[in-house]
Amino acid sequence: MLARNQSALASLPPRKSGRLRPSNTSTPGILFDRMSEPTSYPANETIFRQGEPAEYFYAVKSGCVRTFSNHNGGRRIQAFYFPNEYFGLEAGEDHSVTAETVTASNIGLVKRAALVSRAARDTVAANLLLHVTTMELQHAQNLNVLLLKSAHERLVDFLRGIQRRCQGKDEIDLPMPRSDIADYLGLTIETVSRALTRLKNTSTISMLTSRRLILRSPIVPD
Amino acid sequence: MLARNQSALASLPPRKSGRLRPSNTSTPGILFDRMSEPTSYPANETIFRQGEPAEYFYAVKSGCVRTFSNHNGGRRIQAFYFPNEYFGLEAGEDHSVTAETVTASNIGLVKRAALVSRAARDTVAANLLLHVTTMELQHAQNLNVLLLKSAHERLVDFLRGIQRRCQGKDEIDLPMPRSDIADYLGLTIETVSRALTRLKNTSTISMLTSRRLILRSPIVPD
DNA sequence: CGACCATTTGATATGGATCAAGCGATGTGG
DNA sequence: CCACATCGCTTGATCCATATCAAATGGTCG
Repeated sequence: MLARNQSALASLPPRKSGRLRPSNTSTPGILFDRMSEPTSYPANETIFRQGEPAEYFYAVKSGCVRTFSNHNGGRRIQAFYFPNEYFGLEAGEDHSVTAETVTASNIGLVKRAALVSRAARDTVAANLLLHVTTMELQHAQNLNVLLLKSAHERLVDFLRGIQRRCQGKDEIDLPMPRSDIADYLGLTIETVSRALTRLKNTSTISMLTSRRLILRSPIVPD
Repeated sequence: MLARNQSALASLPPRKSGRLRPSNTSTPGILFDRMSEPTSYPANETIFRQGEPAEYFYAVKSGCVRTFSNHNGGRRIQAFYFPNEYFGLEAGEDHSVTAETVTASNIGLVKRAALVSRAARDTVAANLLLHVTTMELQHAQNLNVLLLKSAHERLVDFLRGIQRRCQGKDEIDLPMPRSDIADYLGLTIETVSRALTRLKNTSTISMLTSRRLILRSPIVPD
């Protein structure tokens, strides 16, 4: 790990250097909309670490974030977060995962304590908490389903998910390296690579570069 | 499936025939405590079906319940529920899984609509919703971790989980058949059986019967 | 240009699935 | 009460998808 000044940057409160983006709100944007401008992070920067107190709750404004935990000799990527998605909310006091940017990103923050105390009185804030937790639950359940499938199916599901959550266009951009995809799907980078070349050979996808793909819709299962 | 009168029984509202149990409450028992007496179900009885409107929210008072969805030619068991655990809460309007008793069970119910409408005003009810959703999230995340492990490790984790959630004693009772364990752990019954005999051969467990085990603590990983 | 990193490709090993059969317990009908 | 079917579980033999080990290729940056 090429730690620059990550630990300093991960400490709170983070520096403000981002440009204000006119946040195209999805459901519970309320709290973030009236927030201060988002913070900008370079690629591969630690946002918070597993075990640190969860003082903030985060919204991706641009870029891509991964959360992961270090297993026993292996990294398990729990989720990727794209613009208009939320992360860093914990049931307990501390972060159960580490969060890093994948690419350079703008990240909005709210103080967790403010949100939690508001939720004790305010049903709007309470609903936001419930909504975000429900989204996390659905994601975890989808991942459970995915992990029971073959490598080929996992890849297809993964690419479909990226496509849906990003532009929705046929041409997609994978912001993360193969190793991230492998750690997320519970595979090795070799298997990910082979599954991709197989999709390429069957004309299911085209590869402009290793990170830019065109999905020939509909992706044929197996 | 030896359907007796399951569809009739699954329809709402369910018959009352249980005895009142003095519910030894865990955290959010409030709503269930002031409820009517629990309903008793025989073993392998459908409580609700995937796709049905989610009119009730349930608490296991005694026995054991499984929830599952029918995949593509395979059944995926999402969770087992033991006494003092809650199930049947859905983010949407309909049940996303089917729930069945594993053994004869007593089940408490509350009307979902009452709970949800109360949550809109009442932060106590809102917190119950959040708490239960958070428990479900943690369960789903634990399952994600589990599914990345070897068959042997999955079995060990599973047995430990049963032990922790039931009596906490060394001798445990598996209420479910091997096929349920296999469907939950993403394995085949043969692999489950082999993993168990291996644990037996290494004296990690003793088998009184195929359903009653003694865990020699601590269970040695691999 | 050369070092480094990400990706691909090839050869082999292996854990778990699949196919098949046997075994013990439980229940049912003759 | 016994013969037999059924069901849940175990055990064995073989196959296959994916991991592992190894090496080549390509891209980026100093």
